[in-house]
Amino acid sequence: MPAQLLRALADPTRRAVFERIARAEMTVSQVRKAFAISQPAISQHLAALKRAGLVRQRRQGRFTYYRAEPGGLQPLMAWIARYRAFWPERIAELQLMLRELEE
Amino acid sequence: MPAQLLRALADPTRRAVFERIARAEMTVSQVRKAFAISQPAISQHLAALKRAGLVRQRRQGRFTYYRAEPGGLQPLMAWIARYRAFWPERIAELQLMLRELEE
DNA sequence: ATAACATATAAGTAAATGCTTATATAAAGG
DNA sequence: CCTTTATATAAGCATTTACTTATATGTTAT
Repeated sequence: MPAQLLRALADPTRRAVFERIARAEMTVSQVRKAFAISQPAISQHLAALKRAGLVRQRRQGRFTYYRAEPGGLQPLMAWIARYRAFWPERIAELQLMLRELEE
Repeated sequence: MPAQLLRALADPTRRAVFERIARAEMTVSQVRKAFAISQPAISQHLAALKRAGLVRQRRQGRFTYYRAEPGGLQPLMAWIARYRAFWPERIAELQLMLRELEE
């Protein structure tokens, strides 16, 4: 039941914030530079992502470093997986992806 | 970029509607019985699911049968998969799930 | 034909949401 | 100290959203 998770990911800006800090740990100000919205807006998005378990935060002096916690996507992955039985033709594809990753 | 998809899934009621018709094809009225909301509300949820590619509809006389299209989840699956590189400890788990399915 | 039924669409509304500006909190530097 | 910098929180606002009731559309049955 990934309720809060899906709501967190539903907003495009918030999703973009997540994608950004997934590439590299960043401070709030650094995230802000990538977007055309105010610092509070960024902080609010980060708070929402944190509540959803998608983000971790680390305080260092007056800076707060945020990094993505992709493991927070796991409940969503599991939810989707419940439907994999209905689309067997996709499974080969998925397995292929996994195999590629292993190399 | 599963924008419409994630917005469609973000609402708990709509997600429950999807889950319901994933179990079996149903008419609008049959879906309605499972929820404490009006028929128009159900129709609106179904329309949203359809726009997201999560649902198919088949007209038969005055009935409209809806069934889930779990393949519509694929873009979301693919989006999540982009982050699998960051959580290698989950992969074994996922592979296990897939193997179980094969049996 | 007309009534009953199944669904969709329209219009209105209350609540949620994503932003803003203003302010609080806290750390660092002069 | 006092100012600057980094972030969070508060309050307000406009838009979106998930519902409602009312109505339109289309189909079956009498």
